[in-house]
Amino acid sequence: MTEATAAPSRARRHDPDRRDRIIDVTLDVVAELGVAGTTHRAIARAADVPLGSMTYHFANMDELLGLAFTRLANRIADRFEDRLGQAHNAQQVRDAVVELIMVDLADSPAEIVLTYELYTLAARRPALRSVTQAWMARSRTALQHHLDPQTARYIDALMEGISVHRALDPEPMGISDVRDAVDRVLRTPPASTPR
Amino acid sequence: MTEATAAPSRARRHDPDRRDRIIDVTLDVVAELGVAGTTHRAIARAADVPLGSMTYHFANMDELLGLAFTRLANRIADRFEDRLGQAHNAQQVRDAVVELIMVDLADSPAEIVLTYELYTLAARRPALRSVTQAWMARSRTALQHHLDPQTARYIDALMEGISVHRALDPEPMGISDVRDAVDRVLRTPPASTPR
Amino acid sequence: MTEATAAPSRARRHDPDRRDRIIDVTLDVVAELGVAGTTHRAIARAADVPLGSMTYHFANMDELLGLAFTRLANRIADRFEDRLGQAHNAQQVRDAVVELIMVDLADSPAEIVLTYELYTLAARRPALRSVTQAWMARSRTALQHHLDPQTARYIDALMEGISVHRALDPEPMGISDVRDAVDRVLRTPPASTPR
Amino acid sequence: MTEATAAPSRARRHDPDRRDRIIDVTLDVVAELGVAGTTHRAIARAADVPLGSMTYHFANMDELLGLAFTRLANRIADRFEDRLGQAHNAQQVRDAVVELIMVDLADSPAEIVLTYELYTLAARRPALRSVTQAWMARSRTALQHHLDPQTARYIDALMEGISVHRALDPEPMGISDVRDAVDRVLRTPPASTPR
DNA sequence: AATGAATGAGTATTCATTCAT
DNA sequence: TATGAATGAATACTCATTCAT
Repeated sequence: MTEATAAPSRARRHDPDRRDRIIDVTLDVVAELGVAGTTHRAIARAADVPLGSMTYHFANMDELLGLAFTRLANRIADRFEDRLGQAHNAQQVRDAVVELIMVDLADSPAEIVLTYELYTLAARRPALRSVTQAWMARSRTALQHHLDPQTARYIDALMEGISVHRALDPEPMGISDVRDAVDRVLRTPPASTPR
Repeated sequence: MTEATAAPSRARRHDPDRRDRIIDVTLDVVAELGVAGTTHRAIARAADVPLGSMTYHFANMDELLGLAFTRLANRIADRFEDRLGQAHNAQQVRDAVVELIMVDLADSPAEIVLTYELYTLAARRPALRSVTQAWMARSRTALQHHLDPQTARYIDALMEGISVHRALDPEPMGISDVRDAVDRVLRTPPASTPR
Repeated sequence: MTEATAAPSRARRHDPDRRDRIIDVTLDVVAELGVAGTTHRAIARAADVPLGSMTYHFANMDELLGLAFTRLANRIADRFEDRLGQAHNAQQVRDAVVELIMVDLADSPAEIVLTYELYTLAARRPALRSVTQAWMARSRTALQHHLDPQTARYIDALMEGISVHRALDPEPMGISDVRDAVDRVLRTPPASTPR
Repeated sequence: MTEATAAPSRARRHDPDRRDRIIDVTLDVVAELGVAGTTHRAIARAADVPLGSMTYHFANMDELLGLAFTRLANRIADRFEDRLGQAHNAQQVRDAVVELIMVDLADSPAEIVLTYELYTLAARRPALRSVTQAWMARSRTALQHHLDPQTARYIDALMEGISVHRALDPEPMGISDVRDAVDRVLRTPPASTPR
């Protein structure tokens, strides 16, 4: 009876972590409809909360988008650090970079799109620019644990470029090409018996 | 006498390249306000044409954005081909690539932003995806006149990534770093007297 | 057929002086509901125009209220000047003042209320303060055609005060009292056989 | 020890005159934002009480406004009676009236504005009309301790009118003019050496 | 007794698009 | 052919009030 039988949308007075849930759902909605199509209504529907709840918890749309994108950036940066933190030699670093491109980003094309939504938005909202910059700083720091600063930057840029093109390209680059490109930037000599 | 010596804003009868002008102005407006902030009204005001003129010349906003972004992509691709077409040896190709990153894109940050806007929009409008793909194809073909297909792809991706990061980074990569990164992807051996 | 049989609210595409009508109706609505209760919706309903028409013609509520109150002030000032313009001796001036208090203002208690709505609003909207000041200037000028500046001011203030109290008072001042009060400010000696 | 030495804003258990304080603060808020801009939230913030406290202590906004305006009216009427109660001859009555106009009202322009707000509101809320009427009755009674009923009324109206115009006028009436106007209504003969 | 989260009805405003002129 | 007025659907946001805790 007190077992809280998952109330069905109506009458949801007590709902802690609602605020939290809304932030998560916001990312889903942005991924699906784009920032342009993201409205309080759409988010409220997706989060199953009344419309008034939106502006009760968040002063305005910008604040909510800022929180959501911060969460996105942190989530990606976390994975980035995880993956790189497990590498202990040059070979493993190379593989970690390749996997980050091929798996983590590519697997959820939604995330690449979200990334571009963020860049686009940040171009016009100074508040979001700190999000992109903090993110970039984290990525670069993680790379610098294994690479000299220059190389870290180049790899970072290459990852960005490959990811984007993989998303736009009808015939995206395969893993061996990615590995090859990364090796070049790392100045790893080409394998003696290539292919 | 009544021949109207360049009427000032009011009564602009006979305005043959109005349609054309609107398309150009659309890009300016998008650069300034983003796709999200771009409205018929804003464009009409910027182009100094009556509001009714907008839907008279273009069925709807999507068509207009499609035309505008096509023009943007072609403009950038033209410059890309120009610059690369003037290169006649490996050294010049390398320099052309570096200049494209440092000058052509970097000089008009508006264009970088427009590029984001295009990618973001294309993610959701299939009609625009052909624009990005045609553009990518042109770039890659231009590079393949000088480089093998793989290298062409890698360079293309690297250019993309560096450009984006240059736009986001408060301390953007300098020209020597860009040159170094490009050299690595081209497998050009490092200069004997480094730095 | 072309006789334009007074369309019944629906389909009213051609409607010149709609803008004008809305301004008039706004005063009616403010009189009925107060500025606080005046909404775009209420005005649109009263003027029989679609909601979108409101902000098409007026940038925002403030602009509309400003136009409406300007019209109110001018309307009252016109009557004021009219009435005083027809007076040609001291006696007639006295009577004109009394009539202005008793008839013009008192007859439409709505107007007194509107006046207070205006004062209240002007206290917080600098734009409206010029309306009240222009109005006051017109009234005073009209009085100065017959009276010295001091007396004009006193009469103006007395009219204001009596009007307000007449509106608030459950047993408002009668005409002979008003006449008496006006006479005192004009320093007209009391009639030898009073009452 | 846990006895909480004057907790700062948070956790304000035992706050006996909270209700009273809210009423006072309400007047401040109305003076600053107008009745239109006065919300439970704004008052709660200004009074440093939780939002829920508002409707806990007052059934609704109307009740609160009624209490606040009653307090305002009483405060002003108290001063009115005080000042007049100290007058013991015609000269002192005249001076008291002038001072009431020049000092008591003029010194706190907030109060004049609040007065407008009250009149405006009372025009539509019968409940408040008793407030204005009780106030008017007190003023008039105070004046009648010194003046005949008619004169009392005239003076009351004149005070009202001068006060309002002083608030609206960019070049408000000076004290000698006010004295002159009051003298006329009192039928005090002009001083033999005028000005 | 007191509170802060919750809610739904309401507000101004924006805008693509339609259409009579 | 070209336009500006017109419109209605949609948006962000506000807020008095309710209510579980």
